[in-house]
Amino acid sequence: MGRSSNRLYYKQNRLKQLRAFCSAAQTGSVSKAAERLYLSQPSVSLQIQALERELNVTLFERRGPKIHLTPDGRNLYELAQPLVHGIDALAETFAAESGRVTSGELAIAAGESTLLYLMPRLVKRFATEHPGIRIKLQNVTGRDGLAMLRADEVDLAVGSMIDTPDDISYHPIFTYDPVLITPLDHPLARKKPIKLEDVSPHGLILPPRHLSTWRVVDTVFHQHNLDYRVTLEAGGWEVVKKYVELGLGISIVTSICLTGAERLAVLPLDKYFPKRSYGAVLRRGKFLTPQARLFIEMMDPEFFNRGADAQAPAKRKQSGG
DNA sequence: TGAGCTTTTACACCTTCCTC
DNA sequence: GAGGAAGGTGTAAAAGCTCA
Repeated sequence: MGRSSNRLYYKQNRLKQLRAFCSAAQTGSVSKAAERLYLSQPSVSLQIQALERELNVTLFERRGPKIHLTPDGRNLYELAQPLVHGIDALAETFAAESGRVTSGELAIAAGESTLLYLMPRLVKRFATEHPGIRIKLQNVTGRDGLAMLRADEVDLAVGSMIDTPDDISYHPIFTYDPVLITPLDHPLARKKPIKLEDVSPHGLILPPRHLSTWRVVDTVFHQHNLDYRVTLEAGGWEVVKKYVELGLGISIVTSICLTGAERLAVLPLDKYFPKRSYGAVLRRGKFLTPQARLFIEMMDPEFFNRGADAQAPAKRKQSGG
């Protein structure tokens, strides 16, 4: 090989360049990227400049102390991030393929209800099967969970989604039935079958208006030309259940939140309200760490046989929580 | 105007290739 | 295989830029 020809050592060391670029894109700062990569700041800056020069594009818009991805930068990040993550996690991925993942970290974002009702048994099983893997649970709202997923701050999110953004893939795995809960001595407690018009006159206790539960209740009552009345707005299903027990109203909840220990009458409403699904929420194109793959496989052993981007995997579990 | 950040510059070290 | 040359990668220090 002649010296002036296409030497590939150092020059065009794409991996280092892409690692620096991805890290800067994620942190929004060359300095923070350097800190994260245990390099000096100029080193990272030069890697990014070399990448821009060799690709003949501007990847970051520099405005003083702030850097922002350009459209070209965003495109490259979508392509590069899974590659860099894949190579950096090669050893763990290889170990996973050989069934030897025994350490590492798994970061999961989930909403409060998911953390309270769905995750405990999953986390317990995962921790038992993989005691060396440290699990990090982030209690977040749906919006914050998506932001963390997009920023690669978590490996995956677990929860329920109604509207799925284009860059996100949602894979429902568990489904739960909608139910009416009333105090034990409520007039509706022994009424079977329950009809929507039976519910209409009674005051409802619902989660806050901006949450999906209220939206679904509103839609269903309107579809049946029925009125409904909310007497109490309460955040969190534990709170809702408590106030229903106290006789302050009735509520429409998803059976996931029922443990069987409540002093409540539970009546099916699946004739009127849609079932609620819970599952894995992933960022499209994101590299899945071996730990994340293990967790997803534990939730749904057939998940990867259907292809990771399958949009409608078969449901695993029906109602009851 | 200073803080906080990035870029530029100079230099040392390391890796690879070529020549002998 | 050893030594020299070329070039890539790293750091420290200085300069430059933007924003509050």
